[in-house]
Amino acid sequence: MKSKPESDFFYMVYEVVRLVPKGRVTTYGAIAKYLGMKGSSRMVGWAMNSSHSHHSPVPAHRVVNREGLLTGKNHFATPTMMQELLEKEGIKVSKDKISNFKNYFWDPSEELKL
DNA sequence: TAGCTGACGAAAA
DNA sequence: TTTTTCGCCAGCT
Repeated sequence: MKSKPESDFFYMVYEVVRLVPKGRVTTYGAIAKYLGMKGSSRMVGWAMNSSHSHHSPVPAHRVVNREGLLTGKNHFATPTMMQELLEKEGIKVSKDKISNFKNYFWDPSEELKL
């Protein structure tokens, strides 16, 4: 297996993010871990940054860091859009941080578990 | 071409 | 316990 379409690390990240159910959030580390590169949590965030290079919309607002902080909000159309989107899904966000983050946390390795 | 940055995370001190 | 440093890999200048 080499150079498979699914091999696209970024593409895989987008797929997982899209699989995140509405009203739930995941973390970069969880996605990285699910992809088998827990140590490369940074690449997951990079994938989001490069999401603009792809034609598929990626709900990056459902992806937050390990603390539940909307670290990537700054990369959205507006720094407040991310929080608005999360609140719209029923997630309480306070000071750019998700309340009861653990309650909303959605781990692909646990839910999608192959 | 080579080097730096970058939406994080975990381990070590 | 908290703070600091290193590691990850790919994209961009």
